[in-house]
Amino acid sequence: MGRSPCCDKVGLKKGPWTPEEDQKLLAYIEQHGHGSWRALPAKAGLQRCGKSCRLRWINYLRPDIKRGKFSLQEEQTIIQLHALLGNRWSGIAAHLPKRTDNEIKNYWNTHLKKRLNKMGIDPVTQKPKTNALGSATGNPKDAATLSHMAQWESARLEAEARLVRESKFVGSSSSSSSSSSSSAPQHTSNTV
DNA sequence: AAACGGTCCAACCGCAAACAG
DNA sequence: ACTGTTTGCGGTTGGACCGTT
Repeated sequence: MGRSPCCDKVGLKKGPWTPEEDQKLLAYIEQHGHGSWRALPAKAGLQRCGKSCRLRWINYLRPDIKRGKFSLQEEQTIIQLHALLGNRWSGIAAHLPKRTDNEIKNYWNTHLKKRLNKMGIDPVTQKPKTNALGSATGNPKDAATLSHMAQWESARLEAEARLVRESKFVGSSSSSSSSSSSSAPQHTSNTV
């Protein structure tokens, strides 16, 4: 199998992109589309590997990207979908069309994970950590946590139902194989 | 004003799935 | 059916920036 040489090739640039490089990449894609990412750098006159170009385009240059702070709505969506999909960032990003998976991943790791931790919720399972459940402490914070949990749980179920509906739709429109129709095209099954 | 520590984000790395011959 | 190549994804890291001491 061998991995593609990609960035191992000598002479290829790494690190932050310059405005000139951005310009070249943008201009090329606007004119020709990205086509084969592997062939793109040479055609566009860039000393980068295709992988790097693809990443730069997807995460930064694409015109339909919304940058800046996440809204409350977006935040909630991410939390709900993360409960459903786990670390399937691309899947989550598919429900936030103007956000990239990288951005969502960063936001989760830097903001949401910590926040859930603070609230006594395990960010991985999104279930209350043991001592949060055993709120024998009588701490009002725990009550708040539980109430949040209830909210999330219902939101989670709702999102799950929606996903199932959507994937059925996708499955039926793209044909036959009913066994696989309940899963997303690339990421199989909702492993929760 | 400088040093230090923490936070955030862009970009890289390596793996696995998908695709093509 | 098999093998090699390309693409896409998730995890991780480096460094710039910002707040605190």
